[in-house]
Amino acid sequence: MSNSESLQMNRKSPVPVDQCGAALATEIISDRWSMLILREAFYRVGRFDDIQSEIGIPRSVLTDRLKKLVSNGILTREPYREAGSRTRTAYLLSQKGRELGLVLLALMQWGDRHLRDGETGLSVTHKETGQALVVGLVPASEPKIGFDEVTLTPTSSAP
Amino acid sequence: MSNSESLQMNRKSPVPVDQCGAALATEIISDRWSMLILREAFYRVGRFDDIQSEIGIPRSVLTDRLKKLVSNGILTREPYREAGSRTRTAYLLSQKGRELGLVLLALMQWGDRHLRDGETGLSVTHKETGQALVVGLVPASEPKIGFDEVTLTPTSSAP
DNA sequence: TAGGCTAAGTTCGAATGTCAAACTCAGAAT
DNA sequence: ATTCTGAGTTTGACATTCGAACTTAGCCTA
Repeated sequence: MSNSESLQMNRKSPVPVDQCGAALATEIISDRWSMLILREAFYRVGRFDDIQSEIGIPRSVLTDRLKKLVSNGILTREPYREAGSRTRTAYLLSQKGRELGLVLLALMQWGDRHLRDGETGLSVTHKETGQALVVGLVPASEPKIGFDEVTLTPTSSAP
Repeated sequence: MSNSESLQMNRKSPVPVDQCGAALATEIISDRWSMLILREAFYRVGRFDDIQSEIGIPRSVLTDRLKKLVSNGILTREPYREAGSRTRTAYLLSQKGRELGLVLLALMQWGDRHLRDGETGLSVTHKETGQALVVGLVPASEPKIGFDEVTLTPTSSAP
């Protein structure tokens, strides 16, 4: 059934590994947990115990990953206080971290399509126009739609 | 300097981890090596020894990751023969694998911006219009630009 | 002011995974 | 018949991950 579709092979890539942003990025965020921690951060789940129990990461590993993400400027560690309760620690996305949103969304889009049989868990809507949005290739000249111009709506079952 | 920008915290995410495509996807591709292997696959570097020496992965680990990627339908393992030489084995992207291209590009875009001081290693051009393309949010209603409508050009130094 | 409760980590030994280097093995090429 | 090559295996040292229990500081309440 499958015959040789793609005959031409290359012996090396045109862009050396150490000059590729993707390759450098994997060193920071491509382990079993970092992306999941960032997922929580995007949803503003920023407390140690909450992150830990949602994704099921060992506490010692979470400590380590948070340190790594903070030291890479992706998260910040900040004290915060809710109305009339004690001061706590929160891990928040920095601007640099926020810009990983596209990666996370692209991953979600792929995962929903190929691993969940097309079921989307979250829909992204343009506030201004009400249009549904997806991650795709866009002319660099067009105005970028930022995450602050967008509404996220969980699609299916309750939290 | 940094005061509490974002006061409202959530105790849990609106989309449970096991219903999130991104979370499922990380189980397959979020280890130190899989994304790098896919990077090679996108550049059609498909031979065992070539992948191994480009990214520096231990051979035993490469064996394991290739099996995993094949069993998840992201790569296919196929015999191929170049003009007048012996039959070899090549690892090629499946359609499912090809659709990870957006994730890889989004990661590259982020990495180039934040880890390489804005130096881009690769530029993406729309064949039809000649326009430079980036990964971004697009209305779902607009026609998608596929990877077959696009030219990839290494930006800087030779392979 | 003592005692409890939380949140945010540490510590620890066992299980698992990664590493580099050397080895295997089948099919061409000499 | 021997060498070469591509695609893996094997191995034993080293590193990371796991989960369960422990620590520590600050508040809260009595």
